[in-house]
Amino acid sequence: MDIQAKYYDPSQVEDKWYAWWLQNKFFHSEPDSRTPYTVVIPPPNVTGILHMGHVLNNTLNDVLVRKARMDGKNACWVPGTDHASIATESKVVAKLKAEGISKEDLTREEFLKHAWEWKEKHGGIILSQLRKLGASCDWDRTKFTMDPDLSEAVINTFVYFYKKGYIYKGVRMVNWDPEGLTAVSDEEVIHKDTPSKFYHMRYFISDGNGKATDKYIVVATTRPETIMADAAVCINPDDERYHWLKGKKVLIPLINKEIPIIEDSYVEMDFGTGCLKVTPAHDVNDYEIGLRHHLPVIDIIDDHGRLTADAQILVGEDRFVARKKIAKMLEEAGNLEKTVDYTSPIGYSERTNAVIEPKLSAQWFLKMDALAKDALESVESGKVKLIPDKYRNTYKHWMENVRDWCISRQLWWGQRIPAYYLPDGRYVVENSPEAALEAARKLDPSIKAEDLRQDEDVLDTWFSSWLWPISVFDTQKAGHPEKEGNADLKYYYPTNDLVTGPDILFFWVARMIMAGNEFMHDVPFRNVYLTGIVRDKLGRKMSKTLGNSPDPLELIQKYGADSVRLGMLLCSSAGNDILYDEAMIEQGRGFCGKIWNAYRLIGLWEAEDKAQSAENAVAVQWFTDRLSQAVSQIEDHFSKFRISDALMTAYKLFWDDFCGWYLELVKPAFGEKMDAVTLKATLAFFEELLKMIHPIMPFITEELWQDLSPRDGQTIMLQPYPKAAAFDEKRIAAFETAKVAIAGVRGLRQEKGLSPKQALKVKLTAFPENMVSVLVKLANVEPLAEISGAGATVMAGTAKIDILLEGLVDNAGEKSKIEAEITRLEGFLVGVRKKLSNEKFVSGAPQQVVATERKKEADAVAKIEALKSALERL
RNA sequence: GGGAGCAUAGCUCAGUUGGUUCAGAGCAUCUGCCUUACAAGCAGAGGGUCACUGGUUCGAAUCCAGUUGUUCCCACCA
Repeated sequence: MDIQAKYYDPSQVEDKWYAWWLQNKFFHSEPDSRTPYTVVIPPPNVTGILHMGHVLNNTLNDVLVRKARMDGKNACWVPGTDHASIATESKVVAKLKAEGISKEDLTREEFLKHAWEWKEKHGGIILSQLRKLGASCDWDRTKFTMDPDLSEAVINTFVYFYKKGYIYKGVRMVNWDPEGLTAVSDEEVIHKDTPSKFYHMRYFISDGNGKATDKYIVVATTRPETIMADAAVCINPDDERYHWLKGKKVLIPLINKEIPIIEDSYVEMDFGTGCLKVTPAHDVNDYEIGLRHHLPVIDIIDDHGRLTADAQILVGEDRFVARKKIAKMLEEAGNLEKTVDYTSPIGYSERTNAVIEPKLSAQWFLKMDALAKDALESVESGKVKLIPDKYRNTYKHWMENVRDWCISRQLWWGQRIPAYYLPDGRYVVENSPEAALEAARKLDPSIKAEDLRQDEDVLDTWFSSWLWPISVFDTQKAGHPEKEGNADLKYYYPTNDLVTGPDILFFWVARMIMAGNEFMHDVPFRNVYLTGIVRDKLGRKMSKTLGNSPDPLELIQKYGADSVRLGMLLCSSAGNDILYDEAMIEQGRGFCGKIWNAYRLIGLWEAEDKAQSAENAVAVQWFTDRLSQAVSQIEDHFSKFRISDALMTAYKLFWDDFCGWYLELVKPAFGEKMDAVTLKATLAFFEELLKMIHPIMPFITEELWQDLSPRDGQTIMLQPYPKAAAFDEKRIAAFETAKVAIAGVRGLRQEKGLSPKQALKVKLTAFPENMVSVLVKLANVEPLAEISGAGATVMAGTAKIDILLEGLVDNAGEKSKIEAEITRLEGFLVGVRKKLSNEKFVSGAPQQVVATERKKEADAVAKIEALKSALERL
């Protein structure tokens, strides 16, 4: 034990041990005869940087993995990154723009070259940041969703589902992101209530020849810039106010285009004016109405959200600029009746935060109904457990109402859709140009390779990440359910636990279950631990714009990774949002300091050849029991994914019981030495505690464990986790009582004004004989005359002790309390006896439970008697 | 609009078939202590009508109904 430093300095410790762990490949896993414990990382965006959400996720993941590793499992945590098509592409576009290069000026190949350069430059950052946090990933297995072989798996999957008839191409109203210039899925649209205006516009009735009459109707809209694309004005057929309109036509303001009045029960009579302008090209519902009434589709907004020539006016203006301008024009033309403030839910792109524009376009879709049905069954049957299980409801709801998945994206960064078009517009879907050519020749033998044109679009990122738990082990399996799978896949799949945020339950978790069912005929993981979302201490989401998102690397720099990990776990009970507070990390630092100092204290002790004192024997015995008790509690917490409870159990064991009581008890008096038996036991305790804490705080525990004795190249991370032995709860309980008694004595001494007469008498018969001397030592008092052995009494300061030990207070004022207690106990007896007279309970419940009930009954009877006799005495 | 969840100390949360681990923990607060590992410490203390109202029960933080507040999910009413 050579540690000299007075304070723990993580910067001297963390990088050193992480490098050593890496060098010795302690994180690496290969299939062997042990039970595997497998986890795949939720792959962070390849160009992302570490934020607090990652810290939380990966800390939890690492705790689970390290715990499993110490439990003797073959732990394998596969790291990697996600290509994140929209996010990455928009970053690359922005970077090129800053350099004066426009994406439009580049060919696909040129752009991809830039994108790959970007990836090579930034792709490793987030993974290196995870190493700072102590993540014990098997870095040799690092994967990227656009690795050539993983991409191949994606293409195979597309071809597989296409040939199965699940993938089809269709024209649909999609959510268009005018900034990202791509369609996004329904799930990637965030609806936010946004203040806007309701424009009440006059549409004049046509005289039948395209001229306005003096009659008009009022149509309300939030999007006046789309009136040029109106195809009709719609009323509810039951709306008597507007029956006179039937069969008439109205003129679109400003452009005076004649459009019909139609009737559809979709229109709500009491919303707005009861008149709805139908704009099939720019609204999902209007599109549906248009289909029913065979209305023309007039598209006046281009991919960038600007008005097109078809709008006739304001051509080239951005839609929001056009809105303002057109409102003014309407007003000048006398068509604007009024505007009212209105809050409406507007869809925003999750990636770019641009307002989503509903837009008609040709996209690829994957049929979801059959896949969703199986995926629902996997969770309903418990094959996949969601933790906490409140998410089962939302999961079920989503699975039962799922719509087909739009899997095409109008981007370049991603796996290109393997559809190859013939010149006549027909297409074939194959996993390579060669196979496509062959297939195309079956349609048209004259086709040459250069005649085929591959689809320009790429696949949704989730269409690759849903294969993640399969493709990180075997890239040939996805798309080929008939293949056997390689040794890795057979050994590691299904993975055990998945730790991720609830925000991607549907994006990712549900879809992985689908892919697992389809290709592996088994779910991809057994447990899904859904963390909360990290918020600041005021409950706001972490965001760049609010500036409330701390940089985890700075925190690690300032406090050390162990402290950051502990702090994160301290404020994270499962399923609840995490209200991050730097004070929690300070608490982590405090705990590091406590461990460090406890170690320093023990390091000062020297042994000499002498007999172990009775007090020390009691202390060692007690802490042995206490340690086992805590380990069994921790195991229970881990089995229920109550990580912060497990942590708190270890925290209190170390701080309160070990440092606060045990060390104080055995600490030799100044200038004295310790007996060898106690010192040996103390060192053993300390080592067990280090191992217990290691999964949570890997660095400081390794540092101290290495210093504790020569380790010969061993690491704490591969030591067996402490095991619970049988322990005596009675001894623990007696000690707890002793703690209270001591507190009482201390309190007595502190409050000097308290006279002995006022103090209550406490009998110590409940204690083993040598416990009395323990009490005296800990209370740091001279025995108050009467203390001399079992059965002796000590003056103590609180009534609480008395009640604990005697069950009674010798005090007339307590009479009514006692009576109330008797009444309560009698009621309790009724309940217990009712339970015990129930055949089903007695024969059905475990014997142990029944026995407990009987004991409760007997105890209650005895207690009632005691209380009654006490009452008589009063 | 539809669905789900939540409401316990100043804050964040435990509380596992209704009772005997029932009112708890950590942090924060207050009061004493520089006691020879740690003042980043130690010893104490205060603090809650378990959201509200009814109901079931011998007994309710716990079960039921309603009310209020709040969060999330789904749908978008232009």
